[in-house]
Amino acid sequence: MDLTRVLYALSDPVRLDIVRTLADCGEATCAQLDGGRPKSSMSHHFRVLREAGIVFTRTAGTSHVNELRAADLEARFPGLLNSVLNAAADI
Amino acid sequence: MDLTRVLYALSDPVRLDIVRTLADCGEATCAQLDGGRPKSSMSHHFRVLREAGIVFTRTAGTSHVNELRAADLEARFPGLLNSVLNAAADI
DNA sequence: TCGGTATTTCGAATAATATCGAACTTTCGA
DNA sequence: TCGAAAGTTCGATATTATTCGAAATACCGA
Repeated sequence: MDLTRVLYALSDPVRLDIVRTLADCGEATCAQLDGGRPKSSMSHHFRVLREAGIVFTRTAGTSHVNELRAADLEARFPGLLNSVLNAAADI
Repeated sequence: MDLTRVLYALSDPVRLDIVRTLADCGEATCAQLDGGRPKSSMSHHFRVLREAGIVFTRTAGTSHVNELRAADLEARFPGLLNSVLNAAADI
């Protein structure tokens, strides 16, 4: 996990929204998280989040269920995710 | 101050290094912060940091002295800067 | 006021990113 | 086994960033 990569992944409104929703819901499929956006666009954003180590995706049938790697993030970058989530709540 | 903009500004290694150095030094001129990089490149990075609201630049003679807007950041995004600085220290 | 120092702005080349349609893969139900 | 559903990958395009040299600006000291 690289800090600049994590920060970059979080610096996009679509991805930040995904992260915020996951923090609320616990987990969600890709389809539940697209805001009407094309699947290929969402797939790109999920990949960026996965490669940054921010989300974990597990396959469940034909769906892919995403969850936030909150504990891993907290261990690696203490306080970072929470400060981003709290900040995001204001906006 | 916009969260995605702040995160984006911090997601670059050169800029993160500037921020970390400023957090240590308190303040520094542009020349003190270039790591041998061209001035025009540094000027670009300072502008990104300024426009994100992360640093404040004041003119002192021919030098421009930069300081971290730590208090403003803390007020707007509590905990964010510290978590980034602590994380950066590990890397 | 002339020259030097510090930094910004401009311009152009290169590289990354975002976006989205179309085609592909996998999985499951009928 | 056929087809629909859910995502991914591919490919193209458009936008945006990074980089850096060169020229411009601002300030001060001699």
